[in-house]
Amino acid sequence: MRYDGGHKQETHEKLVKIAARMLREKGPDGFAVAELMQEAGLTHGGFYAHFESKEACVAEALREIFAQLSQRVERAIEGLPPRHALATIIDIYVSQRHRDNPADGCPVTSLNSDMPRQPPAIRDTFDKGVKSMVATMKKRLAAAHIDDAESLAPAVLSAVVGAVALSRAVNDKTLSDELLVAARNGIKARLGLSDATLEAYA
Amino acid sequence: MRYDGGHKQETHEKLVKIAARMLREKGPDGFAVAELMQEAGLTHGGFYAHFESKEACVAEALREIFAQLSQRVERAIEGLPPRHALATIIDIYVSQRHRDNPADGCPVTSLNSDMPRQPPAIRDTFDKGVKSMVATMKKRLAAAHIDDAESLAPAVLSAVVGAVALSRAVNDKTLSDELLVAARNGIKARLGLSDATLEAYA
DNA sequence: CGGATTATATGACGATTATCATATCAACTG
DNA sequence: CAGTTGATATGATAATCGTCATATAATCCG
Repeated sequence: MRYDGGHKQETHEKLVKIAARMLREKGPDGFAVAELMQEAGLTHGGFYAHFESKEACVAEALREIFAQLSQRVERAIEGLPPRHALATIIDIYVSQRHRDNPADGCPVTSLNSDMPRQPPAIRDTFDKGVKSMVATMKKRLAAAHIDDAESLAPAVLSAVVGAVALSRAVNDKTLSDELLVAARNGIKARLGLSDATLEAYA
Repeated sequence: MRYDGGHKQETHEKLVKIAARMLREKGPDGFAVAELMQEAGLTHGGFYAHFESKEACVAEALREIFAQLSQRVERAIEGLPPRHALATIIDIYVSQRHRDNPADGCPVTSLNSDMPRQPPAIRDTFDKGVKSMVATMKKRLAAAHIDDAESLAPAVLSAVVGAVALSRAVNDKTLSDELLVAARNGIKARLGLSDATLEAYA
């Protein structure tokens, strides 16, 4: 069937959107082409009209995810002074909401242990995302006048990722909450962003 | 073929050992029953004489891994004073050696993002391991006279896990090294275990 | 209005998977 | 030495997967 101009592009975008969710929910190997198409109301055959391969689809979805997340963070801290912006980012990232919604969360958290087994094209896309996150974290730390931004940025990133990843990995809700809260407080304390500290700058 | 008494048990242990390595290398869904058996020099059919299911095999391997790792850590810090013991644990965990050898490393690092998709039996086994790690970390922090051991233990665990997991996820060696070193220094600094600080207590 | 175009559907292929029924065959038992 | 037992092998099944060749049908063009 042939549809109006731009229909295919619309479908493509819808597919990428769905793939982006499924990718984070089920992992790169866990989500199936047929399932993606079905979720979009289509059948499996049409997939290869939109993507060269499953791998290409995953890579595109991953790029889309990183781009969207970066935008979402920007919007969330719009207008906030640097230290509050930083604290807000950490609060959002290391939160129960993020933990409980992997499908629209950070792929570094949801896919980290899958990456070593992925093909180079996917790994490279992932790398670009991580690099970008490290770079903006450096900027934010520097803007907040926190010393050693250069070496602190990767440390903070790995700490927030570890916190959410671990709190998701664990099945026991109490343990999960404990991990999350303790990690968040620890990270903010290290950066001098504890709630009390922050008030003084408000 | 029938072999000497105890032959089956020997085979079983060998299978668990191999499963333990493959589990961490390929993930719970990635490793195949047939591959495990072949690696042991057997054929796929005999698998169910040793395990009730693949799931049961994974759970047993996971238990074995946690037990062995805890022993290995104990041996590594044997005789060291508390603060040095703590520093040593962090140095071992957040190391290139650990990053580059997932097959005999910590499953919390190698399997964290796979766990949310696993069946309850496997998740519970994983939980027990994490709980045990948190508990011994609390003891070690307290022994080193570090304040807030209760809330710091989960924070430290998630930080070291995040550091190694992220440094593995990333394909770029330079970035990976940067993440690893920065995280390790950050964690030790937070605990007052920087090399310089440590010397003062030596 | 009719034929070309093209997005999607149907259906199939081969590979891989966990699982299990059954066969084999060596060692122990008598 | 014969027969039973038990550990492993063979082979099959059904399910799932990525991939692709081909069919269909709706829209656009002339």
